[in-house]
Amino acid sequence: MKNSQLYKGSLNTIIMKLLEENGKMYGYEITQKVKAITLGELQITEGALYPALHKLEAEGLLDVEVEKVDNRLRKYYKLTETGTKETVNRLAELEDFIRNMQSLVNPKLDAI
Amino acid sequence: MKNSQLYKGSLNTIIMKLLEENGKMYGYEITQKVKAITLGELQITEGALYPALHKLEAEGLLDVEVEKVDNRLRKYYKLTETGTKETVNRLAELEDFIRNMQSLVNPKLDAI
DNA sequence: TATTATGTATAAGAAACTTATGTATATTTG
DNA sequence: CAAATATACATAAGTTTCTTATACATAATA
Repeated sequence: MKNSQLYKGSLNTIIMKLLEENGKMYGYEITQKVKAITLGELQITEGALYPALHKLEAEGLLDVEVEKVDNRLRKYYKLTETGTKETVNRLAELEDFIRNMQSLVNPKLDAI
Repeated sequence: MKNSQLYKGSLNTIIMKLLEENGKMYGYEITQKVKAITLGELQITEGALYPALHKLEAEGLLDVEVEKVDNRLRKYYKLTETGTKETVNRLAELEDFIRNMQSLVNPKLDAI
């Protein structure tokens, strides 16, 4: 992967935000969406994605629903009620994180 | 720690940026500086900081210089020439990362 | 006198990821 | 038409980064 170490820890937030926005999505769709939005810069690997989805489901933040499309399996994920509430917190954390990183890296822009 | 998972992977970049800005710093000073800049939100633990400094030194990105101040030991770190060049890359990566995360999380602000 | 602040260090374990591999169907290209 | 690519999911082994706990030592404060 050409992704830098910086993305480590942000995958769960990305998944939850995309599900909040799109209602329901399946794994492969998430990888393609992220790739498109970041113009190819962030490529989520299956080895990272599927365990992350399974964990979010086990934590009660996602629900899964299996569909068969074109004779191929799809597992659609969507946020549970708890997951929807938690997404608000995660996005707030992300905003704090970005703000703090900008303060650290670009202190002169604080006033903007 | 109350730091969210999001900071994972960003410590090296933070250290290098602070050293680029301040010339030389010692470990404890870095923790205090980060705490001050982020208004207490990001607290770097010794268990994360010292191994990170040692690794950056081993990679040839930092030089170390020991001083004794008030009968207490201080290890001042500064960027090597290689480290200074690499800092430019790391900061560019961070900017890309922040931009991509904002695209993912706040797609409607893309035009701003 | 005991706690807090200053200052560095490491070791055990957890968490998130990379890399590699496996399975299967559909579509496109040479 | 055969081979490669795209679609779709999954896991296992290993790496990296971090947390948590502990250790040592001096200075300042309560």
